[in-house]
Amino acid sequence: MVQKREEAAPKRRGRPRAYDPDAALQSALEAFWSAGYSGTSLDDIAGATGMNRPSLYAAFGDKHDLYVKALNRYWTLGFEAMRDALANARPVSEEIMDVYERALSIYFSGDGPPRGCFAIGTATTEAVLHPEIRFAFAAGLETLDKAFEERIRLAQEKGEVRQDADPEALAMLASSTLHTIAIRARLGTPRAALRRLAQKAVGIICEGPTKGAKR
Amino acid sequence: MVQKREEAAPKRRGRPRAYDPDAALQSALEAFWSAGYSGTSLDDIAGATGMNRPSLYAAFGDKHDLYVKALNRYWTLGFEAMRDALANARPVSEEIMDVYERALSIYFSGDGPPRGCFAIGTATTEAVLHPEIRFAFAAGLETLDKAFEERIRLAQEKGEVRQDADPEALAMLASSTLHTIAIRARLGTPRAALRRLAQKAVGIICEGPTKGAKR
DNA sequence: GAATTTTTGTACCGACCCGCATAAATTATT
DNA sequence: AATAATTTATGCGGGTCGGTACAAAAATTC
Repeated sequence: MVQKREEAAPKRRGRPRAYDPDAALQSALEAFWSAGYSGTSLDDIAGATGMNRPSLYAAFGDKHDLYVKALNRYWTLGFEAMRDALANARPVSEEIMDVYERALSIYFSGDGPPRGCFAIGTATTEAVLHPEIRFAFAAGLETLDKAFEERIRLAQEKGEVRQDADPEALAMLASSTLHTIAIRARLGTPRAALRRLAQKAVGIICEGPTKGAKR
Repeated sequence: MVQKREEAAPKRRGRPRAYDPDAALQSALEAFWSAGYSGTSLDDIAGATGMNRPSLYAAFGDKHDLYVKALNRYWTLGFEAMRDALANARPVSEEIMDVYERALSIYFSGDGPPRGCFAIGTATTEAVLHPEIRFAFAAGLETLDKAFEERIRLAQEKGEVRQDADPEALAMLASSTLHTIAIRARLGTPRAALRRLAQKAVGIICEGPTKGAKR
């Protein structure tokens, strides 16, 4: 563990805060996840976090700031999951499938109905009118694209993927599969069906459409 | 032309309406397209259509009804474009690419910044809390899936697609490509880049990843 | 213990929201 | 011309929204 620079005894001066900022941000994220940015009121978030509006404002800024922070948190967690799955320690097909399995765990998390991907499910709508959200979203997508592409390139060097295939094209295929799963999960498609969809995509990426038919 | 059963002289009784219902619904759709369902007020829609709120209510019902009608209109227009593109009169690769070109024309329509797909860009958010929107959305996606699959099956019979390929898997690939384009268009990815992405996907669908690399 | 600092909780503000009640306007029918 | 039918237009009313002012609470420092 890195030296925890301050936490042991910072001796903050005033009244201690009654919430954990990290847990509160996660709760806010969960609130936005179901109803989206415009559909979630600050009262909803106050209820979800247990904080009141002035504390929310002091901790995270206004509603827009809070949403952007939640979005960045979501991406960060997603990047970590992606990095862990694509560690280049197992066969590509297995690792890419692991990405989809982890994604499904996220998309089907929570108590209520499946909410799919937080970014695709809520940030897509806001992207047109809010440049900050648009840029954060686009940057996140590109990071995932690059991660897929890099991993596929390594696999190609090891002979797991055909030499004459285009890694960028296969990476786009991998990303688009993730996107369609993200959307369909929010529309109620059963998890098992999405898993089969992912398996077929992995088959095409790693073997070409020929072998994909054996199902 | 079919006999216009009533339009010539229906002789409606009261004050004639000052708007064209079809054009008004399209204007409402455009208004929702940028800001989403929750982010668009009825005043915004009144401004876009030139109608006032009571007239809107009389014509389309409440806000939720209006949005669902706009969504159904969008899907209907999309189905027609899909049907025209996949007429089974040209090579598959050409027809599928035509689907993407038509989609891009829709995603980049309007005066302001690109808005991507109306359904994916706005209905995805509402799908969790509004079952009616969720069902309409899911039904639309499935219709597109089936259209792709049927066309690919025909191509396979003609020998344009490998006999051992899985049409359902290739259709999913075609749909997921459409979805990723829909998302990326709303995030600001240039139209030319999305066209290249589509071409690569078509290459994989119709030839396998091998030939896709010639780029 | 008094002063200082920080957070909490209540409550308020103006703005906006959606739906509708009601009256004016415009047409066909009698 | 009078009546009926339908749409338009104004505006109200209850509710919610996001942001903040202000005082009470809870900790440290002097």
